[in-house]
Amino acid sequence: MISVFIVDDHPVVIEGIHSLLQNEKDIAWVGQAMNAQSCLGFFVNNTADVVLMDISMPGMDGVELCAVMKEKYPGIFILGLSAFNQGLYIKKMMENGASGYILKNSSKEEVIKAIHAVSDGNIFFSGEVGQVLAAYQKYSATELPLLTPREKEVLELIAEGYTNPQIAEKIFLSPFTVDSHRKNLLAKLQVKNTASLIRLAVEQKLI
Amino acid sequence: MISVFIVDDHPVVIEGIHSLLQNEKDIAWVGQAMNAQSCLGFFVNNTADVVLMDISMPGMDGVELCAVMKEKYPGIFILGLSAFNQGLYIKKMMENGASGYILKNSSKEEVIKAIHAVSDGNIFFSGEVGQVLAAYQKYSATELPLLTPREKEVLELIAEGYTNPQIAEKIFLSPFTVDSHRKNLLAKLQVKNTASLIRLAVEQKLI
DNA sequence: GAACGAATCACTGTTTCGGGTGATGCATAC
DNA sequence: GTATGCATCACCCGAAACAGTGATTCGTTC
Repeated sequence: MISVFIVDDHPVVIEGIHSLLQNEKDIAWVGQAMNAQSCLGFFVNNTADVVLMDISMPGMDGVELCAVMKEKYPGIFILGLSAFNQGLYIKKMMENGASGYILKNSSKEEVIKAIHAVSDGNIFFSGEVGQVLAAYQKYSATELPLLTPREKEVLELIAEGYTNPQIAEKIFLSPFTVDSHRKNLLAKLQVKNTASLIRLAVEQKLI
Repeated sequence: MISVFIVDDHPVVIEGIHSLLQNEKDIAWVGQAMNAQSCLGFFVNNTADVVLMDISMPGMDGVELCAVMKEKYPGIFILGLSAFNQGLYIKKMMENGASGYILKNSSKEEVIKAIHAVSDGNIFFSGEVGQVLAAYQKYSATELPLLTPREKEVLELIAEGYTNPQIAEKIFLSPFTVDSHRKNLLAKLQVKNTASLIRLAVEQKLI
C-alpha cells in the first residue's frame, strides 16, 4: 500500500488526481495541500510514501519545497507535476532530490505507473519530459555561469531593445566595450545570437 | 438544469471539473473531449448549454475552436479555461464570442458561479483575469497582434537561434519570405529588434 | 467579382551583430 | 609579486538584421 499526498494550487488538479486514484487498491490518499506551508504543516504530524508536487505555486514553489522536504524527510519520494514541459525547473527539482516528473496531460495509467516506480526508489519521467531534459544537459554539470555586474547591466539593456551604440551612450562607455560585454555574454551562456541570449535570459529569470 | 460539456487535453483537469460538478443538482455533465475535432464531432448530434474550453490544445486551439463553435451554434455559451493568465488569448477568445474566462486554480465555488453566470447570458471573469486584461489594453484599441501560423512557426525558430537563411532552408521557403514574416512580427508586436521580440514572446508565452 | 488577408518572393540600401585578435589598467587573491 | 579576473578600448570583416517598397497567388468573405 502506497500512501500518496498531493500539493498543488489548482483544485481541479487535486480533484482530478484524487479521482484517478480512488479506485486503486494499493494506493492510499492521505492528504492534500494547496501551498508549501500547508504541505509542511501536514508532515509535522503525518507522513506519506510519495508526494505529488506541482512545480509552480504561489509563495514557495515546487523547486524550493522539494529541497526543504527532502532535507527534512529524505525517505519521502517526490514526484514533480506540471502542466508544461519546463526543462529547467524539472532539472532543478531533480537536483533537489525529486524522483521523477510527470505532465498533467499524462494518462491515468502513466500517473499510476509513475507512483509505483518512485515508491520503489526508481526514477520516472514522462516520455516527453525525458527529451526536453536532454536539451538542458549542457547546464547540468556546471551551474549557470555567473555574470559580472557589467554584463548583467548590458544584458538588461539589450533585452530592452537597445543597440550597442545606444547602450554605450546610456552608460558612458565605448561601443567597443559594450560589444565586448555582449560577446562575453554569448560565450558564457553558450548561445550563438541575440535571440537565443534573450530567450535564455528570460527563461532563467536573469533579467 | 444546465448541461455542461468540457474540452481540455489534460485528463486530470477533465476529471477534476467532473468531480467538482458531480454533486451539483442543477448542473448536468453531458460529455467531454480532449481536442477540437472530437468536440465538434460531439455537437453534430448533441448539444450543451455551456462549454468549458481550454485555451491551449494540440491542433486547433481554444481561440479557433471558440470561433467555429459560436459560428455554428451561437446559442451555446463558452467559458474559457486556462492554467495561466494569458491576456492576449483571453482577449481574442472573447472577441470570438466566449462568455468568460476562469483560471484552473479557481475554487469549486468560482467554477460553479461562472457556469451559472454564463448560462444566464452574463459575462464572467476570474478576479485575476480582469486585472491582467487591463494590462493588454494597449493592444485592444489598435490591431490585435494575433499571429498567423506561419508567423508563429518563424518566431519559434528565431527563438531557437536560427538565422533567416537557416529558417528558410528548414521550412523550405525563400530567405526573403522568412524575412517578410520576421518584419511582420516586429511590426505586429510593435518591437524594434530581435531582442525585444524574443523577450516579449517568452514573457507572453507566445512560444 | 471585388475586397481582403495570408503567404509567397524580390531588390536595395544601411545598420548592427558576431568572430577573431589583441591591448591596457586595476584590483584582489594566493 | 605574480596570477587571475574584471573592465576598458580598438580594429577588421563577413554575415545577419532591419527599413522600405513592391509584387503575385490563393482562398475566403461579402
